[in-house]
Amino acid sequence: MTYELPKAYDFKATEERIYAMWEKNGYFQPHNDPNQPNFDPAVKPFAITIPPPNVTGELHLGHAMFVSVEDLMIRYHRMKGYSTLWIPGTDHAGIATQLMVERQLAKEGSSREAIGREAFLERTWQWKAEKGGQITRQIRRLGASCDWTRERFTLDEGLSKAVREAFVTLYEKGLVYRGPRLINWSPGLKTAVSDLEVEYSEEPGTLYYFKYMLADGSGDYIPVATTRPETILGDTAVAVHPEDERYQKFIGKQVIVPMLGREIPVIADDYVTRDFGTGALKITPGHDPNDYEIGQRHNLPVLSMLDKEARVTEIGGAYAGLERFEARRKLWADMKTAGLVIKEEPYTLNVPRSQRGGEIIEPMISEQWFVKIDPLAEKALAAVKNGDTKIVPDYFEKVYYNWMENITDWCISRQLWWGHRIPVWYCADCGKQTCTREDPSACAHCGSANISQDADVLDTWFSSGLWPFSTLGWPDKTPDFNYFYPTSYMETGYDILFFWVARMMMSGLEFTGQAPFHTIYLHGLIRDEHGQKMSKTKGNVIDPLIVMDELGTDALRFTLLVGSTPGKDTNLSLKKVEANRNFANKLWNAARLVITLLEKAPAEAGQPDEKPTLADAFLLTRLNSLLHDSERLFQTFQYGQAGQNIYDFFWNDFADWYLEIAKLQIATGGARAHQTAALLVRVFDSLLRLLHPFTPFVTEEIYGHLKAAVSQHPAHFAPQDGRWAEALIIARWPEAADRPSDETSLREFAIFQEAVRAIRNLRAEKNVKPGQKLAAILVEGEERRGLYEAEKRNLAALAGLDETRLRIVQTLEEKPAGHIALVAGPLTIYLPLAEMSDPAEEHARLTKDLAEAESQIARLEKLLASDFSAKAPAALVQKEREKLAAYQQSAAKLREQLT
RNA sequence: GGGCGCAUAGCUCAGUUGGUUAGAGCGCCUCGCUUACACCGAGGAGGUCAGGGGUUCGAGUCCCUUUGCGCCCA
Repeated sequence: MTYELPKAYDFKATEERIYAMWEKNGYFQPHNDPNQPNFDPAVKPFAITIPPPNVTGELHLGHAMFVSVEDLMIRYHRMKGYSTLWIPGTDHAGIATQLMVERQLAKEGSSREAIGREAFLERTWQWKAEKGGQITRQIRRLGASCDWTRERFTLDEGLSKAVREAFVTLYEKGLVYRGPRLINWSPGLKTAVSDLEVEYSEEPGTLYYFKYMLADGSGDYIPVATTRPETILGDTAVAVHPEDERYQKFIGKQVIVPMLGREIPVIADDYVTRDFGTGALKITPGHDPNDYEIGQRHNLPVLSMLDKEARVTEIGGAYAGLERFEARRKLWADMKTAGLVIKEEPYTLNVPRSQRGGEIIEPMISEQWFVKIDPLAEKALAAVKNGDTKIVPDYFEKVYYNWMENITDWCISRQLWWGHRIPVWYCADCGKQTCTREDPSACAHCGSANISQDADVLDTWFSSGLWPFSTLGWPDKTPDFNYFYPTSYMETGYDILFFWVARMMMSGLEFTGQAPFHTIYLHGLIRDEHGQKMSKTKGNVIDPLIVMDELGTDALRFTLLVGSTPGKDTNLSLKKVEANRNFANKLWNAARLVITLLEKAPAEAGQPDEKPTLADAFLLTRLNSLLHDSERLFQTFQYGQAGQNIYDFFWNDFADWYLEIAKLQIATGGARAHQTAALLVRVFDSLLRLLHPFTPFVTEEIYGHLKAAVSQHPAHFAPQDGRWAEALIIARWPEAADRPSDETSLREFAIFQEAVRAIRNLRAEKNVKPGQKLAAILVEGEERRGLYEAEKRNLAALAGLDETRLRIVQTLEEKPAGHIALVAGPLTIYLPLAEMSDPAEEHARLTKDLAEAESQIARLEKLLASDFSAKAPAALVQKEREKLAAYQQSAAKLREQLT
């Protein structure tokens, strides 16, 4: 029975079916499960918790990237025999999710305020139930082999318990506090956001120069420049540099706030840059972080001139109620009329914008909860410094240090409804706070039942910071937690090193006493093919779902994995994905050929055993060094290089060279054919295993076919480790044999390849018709007596020679008439092409080759005469000597031809 | 202002204990539908590895410096 496969790999008919098969058979779950009775604690675990995407999310290339990398890590370790766990899940994305539901309500003419907190939350859960599964379905499409039976959500019961435990613990240790501080306020969302959620963008703006009139009625004034004139309304001082001669006389005097008439002092502070603007700085502690600090130093009052909707408060007198930019226009116009304006000039502003939505963030005084970060950061810093956790690539360790060393307290409260509500109750009677693990019914201090819970919720990142252990059951000491924690790797984009990774480090160390993972692997961001950031406005967004539809998941994965280096951005182009779609197809077709050849070969070994051919030895040697290199590269996180090596081995050594020769060896029949088929199966099987973490679908599909094809024969063809696995996903990772590299085979095969190439080259140059078989005489030289007789057939087939008219001799008395000569390393090849050639041209060609050989000889002689021979490793020197000898041999042969 | 990184073929990029003749994909030129694959095969052109200096027998790789670019933090 012959085994027929379609001519091209059909990923559309494959991917979904394979994924379902994997999942159904439980391959995504750890094979050694601490919750099962047969659990063996001695088996090494390998665990990754997914960087949870927003539950509102839609798949983008960032997701495709992390899924590809993590799935590769997981599949590799699974094949290595680790009990492997990859926990998937999503976070509740406080702001984003709430906005979605609010938008829905708005369409219905309602609002969250109208329906109330309880109904709103119900509504949001309903939304989550309906739409929340989209992102995880899309992640499945990428082939993610995560354990869906352990999927988690930051707002589910267990994780909420973890959040509660974490907050109460911090509260009890005095590491969270509540108080009025200058925070970043989002007027549109009406909530505080953390420093990290604010992005600064350079935008054209104006620098406004105006007069701060002295209160003494002298008519004197201090010129001041500002980018935000409306905040004049909240000024509580004007600062000058203490050594600035221009303004020294004003220090300690009072000046008048324009249009308001309020008197404020002139203070001296060396924060002021003398040559910026006018050298005098207005101080608005209520609306600028730097001014806030100066205000603290000088005990200045802090005025809030904007309210939560960014409208001017009663502080602004006549301007009260105006929106911030309207207030700016009006105030400036009035100041102009009052003669207080000096000038305006264009200036590039650094505008703080919300990471979400892009509205301008307002620094504002507000009562919020904060985490006292220094004690946490100290431990997190130490864990990386002492090597408990290492970061790949390592230069990000410096970035991490720099951030941890300059960290400020973390504002964790959000004025939202969707999230973990802050577990603090305020007593209306005694005014004290109660913070407990169980919801209290009375004040812990006075016993009053007149208590109410804080209205705010916690920052989403507070809960995702607990993710590596909350997903494993913490605070309970579950079997999963005991076995899999600390986890192995944390893999994510470097853009959330601070947002997330740093916070996991701090939380993990604080709450579990251990760093939550021993390795942090950071991938880069994906840009378009010219390095531009992808954005909807630029229209250069590549949708991974469409790419997978058109070119297949494996092609996308391979492109992302092989085209990237840890920590560096990757430019993605569809051309590259297309090339890798071709790669998958090539692999498929190689499989078809292997299976066809297999069926042509006898299933029985037969007697006597044939010695491996040169090509066999070459292939095995190359495979073994590939296995060696792959292992080293996987261990050092150089997945891209590993993939490239495997790709090259497959396309060049295996497909271009070995398969062509294998066809001939199979045609020989008998034991030779059987052994060749056995070798093909063995090598191709190893290749599929190596490739599986990169391109799981096509390799699994081929593995199934290969196994089936082999089973039609009485199991005489086996993989390297002797047994066929139930599925490739759980097959063992191929190990390199512990034997020295067979350098002789490599060298001899290289000479063979050189001969083939030289003949093909000459054929092309002389326009010999592709189908025309040429006669040839190959002179192999005394020292290779008979070596190429065995390669006669291969040489003829690959170089387009007529085997029956191919003579291989050790020496030749004289040059054969009517032939032109080719020198390929130690070989001289004569082809009967003299009539197609111009003798002068031939002479020129040989002369050029000779010149090349001679320049190499000169280079090598010089090298070997230098200190190199004495100081370089002996093996290297030997190698160079051999090269020199080879060139000398070629040169001698060329000279022979030229006489 | 502080910190981190990048500069290699026309384009996009690999190149990790420094090893001497720098690779790939795409694009380009010439041939070819040879029974795995035209999502292919064969052959070819194309690089002073940003400039300068240093260490070394040996530098794309390590050090210093100049220029240009990018990112993060303030």
